[in-house]
Amino acid sequence: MPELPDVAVFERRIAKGALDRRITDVDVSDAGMVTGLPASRLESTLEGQRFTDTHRHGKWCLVQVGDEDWLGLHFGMTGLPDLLAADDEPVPEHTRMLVTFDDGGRLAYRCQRRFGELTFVDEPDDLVSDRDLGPDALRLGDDGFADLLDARRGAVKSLMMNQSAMAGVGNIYADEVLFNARVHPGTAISDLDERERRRLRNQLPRVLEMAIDRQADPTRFPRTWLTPHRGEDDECPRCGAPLQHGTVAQRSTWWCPQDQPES
DNA sequence: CACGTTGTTCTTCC
DNA sequence: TGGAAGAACAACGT
Repeated sequence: MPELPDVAVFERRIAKGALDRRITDVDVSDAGMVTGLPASRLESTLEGQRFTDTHRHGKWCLVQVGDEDWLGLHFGMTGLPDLLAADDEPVPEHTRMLVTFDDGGRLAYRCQRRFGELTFVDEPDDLVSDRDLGPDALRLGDDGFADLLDARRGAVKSLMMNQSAMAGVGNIYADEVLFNARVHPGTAISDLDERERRRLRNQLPRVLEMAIDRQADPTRFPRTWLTPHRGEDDECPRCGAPLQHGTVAQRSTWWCPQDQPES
C-alpha cells in the first residue's frame, strides 16, 4: 500500500511530530527488519540523539539523526509510523520499533506483514545508489519523463512501477495515473502517440500531488478517480462502463475499457 | 486452507 | 550485453 503519496504523508507526520526531541529509548522488537547493522547498534545509535530532518525518495522515508546519519524507513506493504502522545495507551499492534522521547511521547514503526525495512545510510543519496533507485517520480520533470519513454521498452505500467526507472509509483497509483491519462495499462511504450505521452506526463505529477493533498486517503479522492472503485463490481466513474479487471505486469489491474481502449 | 495481496530480488530470456 | 519479463518470496487476513 504505501506508495509515494502515502510515504509523503508519513514524512510530514514525522517532520511535524518527531523532530528536535531528545530520544531516551529505542526498542527494536523485530531485529529481522533491520539491515546493514545489528538491531542493537541501531538502538544505541539513536539513543541520546534527536531527529533533525526528513527526506523522501520514492517509497523511502529518511530521517536524519543528529548531524550525520540518516535512518531509512521502508514500509513494505502494510507499514506506517504512528506518533503516540505521552499518555497514549498500549503500544499499537505490530510495532516493530518503538522510539521514546524525553517528554514521554513515542514514535512507533508498525509493520503488520514485515515487508518493510529499517536501515542506516550516511546520505540519502547512498540509499538511492545502493538500491539502484531512479529519480523520484515527483522530481522527474517533463524532460525526465520524456527521456524515460524514449529509453525504455515494454508495457507503460511496468515502466511506471519500475523503481529503477522512476521511484515511488506502485500498483495502485500506476492504475490511477493511467486511468486519468486515459491510457490502457498494457500499452507498449513504443505504441504511445504524442497525445498519450503528454497526458501521462501531465497526469503523473497531478495525481500524485492531489493524492498527497488528500492525505493519500482514497475516501477523499475525487469521485472521478479510479481507486475508490477498485475491487468492486463497479462502473467507470466517468462514463459508466463496467470497469475491467485483469493482470498486467504481474499485478492486479483495473481500467475502463471505454476510456482506456487497447491500442 | 488456499488464495490474494505488494514491493523487491532473483532468474531467465531475447 | 543489458534491459525486460516472469517467478519467487516475504507474512498474514480471509
